Amino acid sequence: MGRTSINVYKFQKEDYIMSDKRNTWQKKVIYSVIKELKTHPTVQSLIDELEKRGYKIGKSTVYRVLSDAVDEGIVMNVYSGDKMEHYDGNTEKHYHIRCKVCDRIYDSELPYQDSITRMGVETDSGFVILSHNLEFIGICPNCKDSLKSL
Amino acid sequence: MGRTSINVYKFQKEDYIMSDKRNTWQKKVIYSVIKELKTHPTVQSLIDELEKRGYKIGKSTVYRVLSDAVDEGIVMNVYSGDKMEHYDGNTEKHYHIRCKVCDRIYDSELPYQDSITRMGVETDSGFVILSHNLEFIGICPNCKDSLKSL
DNA sequence: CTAAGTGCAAATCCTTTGCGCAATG
DNA sequence: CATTGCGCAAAGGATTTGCACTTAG
Repeated sequence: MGRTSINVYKFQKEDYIMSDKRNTWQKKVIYSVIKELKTHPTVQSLIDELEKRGYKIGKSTVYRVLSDAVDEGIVMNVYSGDKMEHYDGNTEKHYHIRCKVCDRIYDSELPYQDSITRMGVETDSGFVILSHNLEFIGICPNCKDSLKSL
Repeated sequence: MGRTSINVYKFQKEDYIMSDKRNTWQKKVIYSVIKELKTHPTVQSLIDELEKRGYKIGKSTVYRVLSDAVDEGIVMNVYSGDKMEHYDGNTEKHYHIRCKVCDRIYDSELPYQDSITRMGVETDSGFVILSHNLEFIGICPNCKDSLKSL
């Protein structure tokens, strides 16, 4: 098994939504790391991060654990400019900023605005609007700097 | 070649951004149909639509034509809940509503709000914010009706 | 004519699945 | 010790690419 020396995510009562789920070290480590990272990783970049930390977890396990975690509301999917699935351990409603240049996703400082959902009233169409996603597009500090030096 | 009897997209000056691009009937038909559709189709559903109209165009051609059209700003990519690439022939800034139930994408009636981009000022981080994407999540009239009858 | 574009089939990349083995509760 | 979960390798599905053929200009 992987290193045992890091502080691993402690399972919460809420995590036991399905009665017959088992509490494996792989799941603990994945939960722990995804909750800690602010980088909205893909499965592959999460695996790289896990290996960097000394954990070897099979790719299909990572896919399965994350997919279940999404179903249970423990993590969120994020869609990005690339075609890969990204994951966000922060399930609070919040916004992202995508860097046009490097396609990395960052968290926005702007708090969630319920008022925006209300802007979406569709008078004619009979649509029910429940929520919204807002993504800012910009250039991140890193890329801004590298552009300057061209 | 395909049927010639429909009103086919007329190439605009702006479409000839790259000097050495050729004006094939396949490109004309694809442009024409994607500009007409409000359904934000995937490549496959566009091909189905084309065949319904009597046009047989190879899948890789459709992929290539759309991908070039995105690069040239003639059509836009749209990301949806499914993992497939959707295309939007309307390149004006506008918002979408995604139906939670069927994952179809509709156009929102809400006009583009420049003010929202301005909400995204990142004081600390040194980010430059250029624009935003806003997507409403809701239930479309179709799905609302089918849910009622359960 | 001659390069760009097309269409097929093969290749690629991300993701999902089947299945024998391991480990939880 | 019964069953869930893991990891591997194979399958799947969307998109991309190589290449011989077609066609626009």
